[in-house]
Amino acid sequence: MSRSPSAATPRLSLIDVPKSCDILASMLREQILDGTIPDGSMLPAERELVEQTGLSRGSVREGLRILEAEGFIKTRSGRYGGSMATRPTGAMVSEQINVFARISGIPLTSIVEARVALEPMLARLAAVNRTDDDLAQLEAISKRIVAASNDVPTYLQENVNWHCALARASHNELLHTFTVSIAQLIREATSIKNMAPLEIRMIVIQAHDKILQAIAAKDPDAAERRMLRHVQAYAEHVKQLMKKSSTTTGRSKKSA
Amino acid sequence: MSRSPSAATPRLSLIDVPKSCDILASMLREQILDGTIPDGSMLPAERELVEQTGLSRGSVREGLRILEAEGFIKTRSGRYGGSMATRPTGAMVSEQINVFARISGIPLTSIVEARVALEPMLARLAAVNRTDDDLAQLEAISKRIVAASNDVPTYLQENVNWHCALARASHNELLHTFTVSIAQLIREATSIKNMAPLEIRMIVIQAHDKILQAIAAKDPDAAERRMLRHVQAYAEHVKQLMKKSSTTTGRSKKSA
DNA sequence: TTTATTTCAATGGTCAAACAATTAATTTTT
DNA sequence: AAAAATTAATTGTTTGACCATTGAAATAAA
Repeated sequence: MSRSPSAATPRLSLIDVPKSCDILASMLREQILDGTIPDGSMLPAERELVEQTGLSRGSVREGLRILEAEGFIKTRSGRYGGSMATRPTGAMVSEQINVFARISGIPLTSIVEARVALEPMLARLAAVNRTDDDLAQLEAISKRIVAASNDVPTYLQENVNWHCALARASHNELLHTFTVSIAQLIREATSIKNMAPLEIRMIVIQAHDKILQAIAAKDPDAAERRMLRHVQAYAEHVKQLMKKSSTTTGRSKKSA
Repeated sequence: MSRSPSAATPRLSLIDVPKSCDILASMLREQILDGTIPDGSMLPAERELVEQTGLSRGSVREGLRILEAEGFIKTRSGRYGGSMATRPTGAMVSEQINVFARISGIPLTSIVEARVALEPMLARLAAVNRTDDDLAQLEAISKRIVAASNDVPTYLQENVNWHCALARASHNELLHTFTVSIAQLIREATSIKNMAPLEIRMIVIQAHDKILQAIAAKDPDAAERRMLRHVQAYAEHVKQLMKKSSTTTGRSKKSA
């Protein structure tokens, strides 16, 4: 075949040829997103999708596995089973952020920077939006943190729980999702080394207490200010530790 | 069968029976995450996985589709094709955050709150970490925003680009990922209504200019302060507009 | 030698048909 | 009334075959 020599350079982007299962997944995803298939409703049975689409059952099932991995459906066996439309959950998003951060080797300093940015706003919002139940939960966790102040793993986990509960109290689901992943990432990164000596743990407990008082009093300015001090102090602490041994959250290289 | 009546309540969590493809996906995912299968390397061929696992090819393929949807592999046809281990990208995470926010009906006010929390830190970090190239890109986008100040759709898109470029200049990949989704979400929510009248557009252009000056001068305090003012003013603007017609990013109900 | 063309083989993509496993409603038995 | 067996619809899984894609290698042409 001969190309016409006078033709201008044909500016085309790369074409990603979709598989049949990709197309099916896209079509169903769209219908779930735009509400044609409402949340909680059942999709057609596999064999019905085979009929409707003209694809083989194998291709249909591959498409369903894609949607399931994306959190758009949940499939169950048995009579009256099938694929139900679901919404991707915040927990899924948090988990994916978490995996992304670990696999990309995002340094701990960057994660701490994100915390410094987010948590003061969280404290402010919690002071405004908290319910009595939110407050009660935060106080319960605070008590558990005190009780576990000599059991580092439990202390760290309850610390994560505290920050997540605070995020819940902010009643901002987006910030909550971010915070869940950040709190977990920081715990994972800090539980490797001994980054939480008793002295620090005591300071943290005091800071939490002050912040909680402001939230209880529904004083957003004080809550934000105290949280900012708290997370900045923690960031400084981390920065000091990093100077001695530079490491990332990813593969620890030559940890002496 | 009879249960022993004296037995204590058998406290068990719900058991999610995994399919064979789920198990395969989990095993391969783990090997990719822990580096046994390095990024960029090829997985065994499908038929080889069939041999190794004893599963059918259909099940193996379903497992591979799960991993592909999660961003852990990329599969190509043809001889010397196969499944290559890849890393989930920040763009994928941003997209998932975006979908989650839209489908969960996160209100615009919450998204704006997240922006108010994140962007001042972004400006601060950019002032410290920016390269000359980062600055040049930001200035180029600023020029395009000015040029498009009467073309609202282009203006809004370039605005997204500006905030994303700023996030890139911060050299914090985690915050960048968050920001990409937030910038897109705000554009989607604001481009429906006419939320950016000429007056606002001009104020935004001026604010960007001031912020950029601080970043050019590597003055983190000024950059953070000016950005805070900018996003707070924007938040106030949005709040005013929401009072008149309360709407979420999700399904707009009875938009008059 | 250099360049175009053809061939080839490994790999994913798709299909078809069958049977197993699961599960909740229904029916039967106790 | 309660327990057990039956039933039918649905997903789970396997097998085997063939098609489509792709890039290296062999071949032919210049």
